[in-house]
Amino acid sequence: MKKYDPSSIEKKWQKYWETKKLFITEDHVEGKENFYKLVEFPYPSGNLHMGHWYSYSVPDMYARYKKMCGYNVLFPFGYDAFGLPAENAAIKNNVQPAEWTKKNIKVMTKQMQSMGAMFDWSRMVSTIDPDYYRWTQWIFLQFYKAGLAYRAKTLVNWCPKDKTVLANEQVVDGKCDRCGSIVEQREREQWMYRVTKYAQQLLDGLEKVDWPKTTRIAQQNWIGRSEGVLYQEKIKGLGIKIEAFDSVPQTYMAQTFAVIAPEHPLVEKLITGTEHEKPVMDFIADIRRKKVENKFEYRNEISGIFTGRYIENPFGTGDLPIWVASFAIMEYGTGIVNCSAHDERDFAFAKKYNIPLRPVMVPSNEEQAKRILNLEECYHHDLEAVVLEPLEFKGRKWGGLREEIINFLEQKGLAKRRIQYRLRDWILSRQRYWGTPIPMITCEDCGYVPVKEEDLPIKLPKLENYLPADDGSSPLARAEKWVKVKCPQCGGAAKRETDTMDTFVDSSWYFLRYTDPENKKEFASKEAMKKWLPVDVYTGGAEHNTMHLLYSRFFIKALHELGLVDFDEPFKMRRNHGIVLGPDGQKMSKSKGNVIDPDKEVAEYGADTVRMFLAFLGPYDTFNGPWDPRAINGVYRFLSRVWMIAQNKNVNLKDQNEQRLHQAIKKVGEDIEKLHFNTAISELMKLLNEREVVDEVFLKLLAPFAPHLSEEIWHNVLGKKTSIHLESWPVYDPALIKEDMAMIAIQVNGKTRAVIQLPTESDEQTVRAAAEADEHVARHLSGPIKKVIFVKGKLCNLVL
RNA sequence: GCCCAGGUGGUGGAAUGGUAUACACGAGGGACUUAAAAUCCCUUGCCCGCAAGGGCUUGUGAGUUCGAGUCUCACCCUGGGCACCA
Repeated sequence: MKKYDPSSIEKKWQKYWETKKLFITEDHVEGKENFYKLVEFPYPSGNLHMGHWYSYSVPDMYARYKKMCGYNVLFPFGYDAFGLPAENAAIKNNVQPAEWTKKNIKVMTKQMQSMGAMFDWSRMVSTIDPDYYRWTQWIFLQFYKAGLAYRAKTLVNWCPKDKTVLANEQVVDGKCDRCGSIVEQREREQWMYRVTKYAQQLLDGLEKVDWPKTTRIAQQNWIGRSEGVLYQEKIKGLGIKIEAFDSVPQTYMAQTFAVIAPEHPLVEKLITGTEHEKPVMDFIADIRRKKVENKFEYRNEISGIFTGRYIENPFGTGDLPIWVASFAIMEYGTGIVNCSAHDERDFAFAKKYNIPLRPVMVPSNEEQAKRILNLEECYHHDLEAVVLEPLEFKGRKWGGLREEIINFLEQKGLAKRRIQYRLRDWILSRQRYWGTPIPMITCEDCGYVPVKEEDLPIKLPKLENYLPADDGSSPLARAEKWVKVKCPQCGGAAKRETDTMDTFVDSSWYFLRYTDPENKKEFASKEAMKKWLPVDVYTGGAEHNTMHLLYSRFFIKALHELGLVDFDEPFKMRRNHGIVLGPDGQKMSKSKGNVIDPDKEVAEYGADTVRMFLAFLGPYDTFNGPWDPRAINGVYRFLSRVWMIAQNKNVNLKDQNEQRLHQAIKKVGEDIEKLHFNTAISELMKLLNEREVVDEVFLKLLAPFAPHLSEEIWHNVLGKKTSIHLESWPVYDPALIKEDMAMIAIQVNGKTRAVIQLPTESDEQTVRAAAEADEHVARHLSGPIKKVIFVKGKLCNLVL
């Protein structure tokens, strides 16, 4: 008898599926509902690692299952191919980034196809294809026209190694999330996307999607909604009106000073021509220097300097001196804050500089109240604390007062209600070569002018030297011919924008393109989008919680508002997958030498075993553990047994246990729906052990997991002429599943003392009688039975 | 500091409030073999016991319940997110 030899089987069927165009997806199939299963497209690094296998081969099981369930399934693949690594690798190997990337795409596509997933390769999308990035540019223009793309000068995160700007989301612990360099702050003019316009919608939308709680909460935190007030104030002697945000207005009467951010443009107006000018400017320069060098630590830095100016008596308790303070943040609220004795930072600051404080809230504990009134402690969080001022609220408890106080302040004209978000706009300019060119032109006379839509795509020019420039200018500035253009507006001399886009822009809409990848007139036709979108299930890594997933949602909100898509959330259901670590429990990396090469594993065990083993490791959405090189044998043994039993032609036997089979159909299907592939596979293992039968139904249940092996047996043992992957998922008979006999646990005082087999429908009397007759039970019945808990078909608990 | 998620055998893990440890790996023993691999069979949470049997066990401690891995509270630990955001 032939041994199970996946290498001879798998290639054959992959070819068969390809020639039969089995997985080419039509937009519409009569009588079938469409289903869009999306996986995150990879960066074409040139080599397929185990993470790719985990990301793609396991969701493939889900896609195949859905297809068998009668859906017309779209399961596309593509490449997120712009980005830094291509430049670095190209420099190293002395080739053009385009060449390097295209070669990688070829190699990786071959490797991907060896996986045997049901990707529709005819719909492949690549972000570096001018037919793709033409639409990335087109969308930019629409956003520009709608005021959603704008230019602004800000302090930006600057990576000194990659020599480019980073988005806030790309800075982790003050370091570049790609290369780990300490990020500096630089002032630059950049193109921005107005994400903040959708802050509330991005928050609201989270309520109606089926996403992991962790992701939803991460986004909520990132958006950071805060309710409060804006105080309406005046600067004494200058007549300048200002506003200050406060999310805890209940303690407004305690406010005795104000702080302003060092970067605030108003500072200059406050101090110019006064004795404070020099010391304040010195202070600000010092802070800035620390920030640029990234030596500024908010935690340890409590410093400030008086500006000599005051906010004019806002609450009838006197003027508030204005200090420039290290902890004041320019980017949040108005950059000016009223400070009080009931905030930890404010309190520490006032103590350091001997600024007077006036507590207006005390707890019921007298000792503590004393400490607060003596300014020995800052008191804040106890909802039971009692308010002393304003007098209208004297004696009231602090908790629950917020709304009343806000209304009170509004009536007095002191403040306006305000909702503040922490979310910042998205800086999309990058000073790098290998990215989508930003389709803008600068004209000396007209300023920034958008490229005409008919001139798209603005193709990335070939550059001999595409290295980043030391001065931070974009490499594209060197493409002089390319840069020089006529102004689309006045026809005068003008220059192209030489920055390229953050690659997250490319990946914010790729799932739209899959629905209509060849379209030359639109990024995707409305009809195609209507058929497929929004995405039904999206799986990917948790690292995208606040980046890719938020950016994509922003794109859809904006496109929706512009009437370009008719849905406002891109992904109905999202599941993050876990991580497969190296055998040593560490993240796989070449330097640690703990990398498991999937190609090697496939050569040894076959693709079916590798994908099934990955799925068997644990629940797909929570697994986070090591690859156990020994354990893969278990799955291989299982598939070998399937093969052996099939070869024995033990396939047409009348199955003596129809019931067991139907239970398995139910269990396997339900588990796949939950992405609990591990328990689905264990059910198949049990089923095989119990029945030792490989028949049609068993093969269909196995098909999503081991598509090659099941196809082989389907044809060459069962003699079928068409693919098993065109078959329908078996349907179980609910009536058949019910067990006639049940193992009933007999407990005495809640401890199981015996298990008795009885008809499932047995009533309490019957079970109790059987229980009391059992010697193991009787031994523990030392007294009269006071109470009996009876659960039909399950349990009988005798309570003494 | 705040907010999530999690903590079950030697390992990955399984359990609608109802027989904890399914399935798999590993380990031990046996069969086959000149031998090994492969395969097959048996054992395998811990403790006492020759056995029958009994006791203990889901991070720790309490609670609710006839009954808790599952619910509640407090604490410890691990992983993740946010963080002078006023």
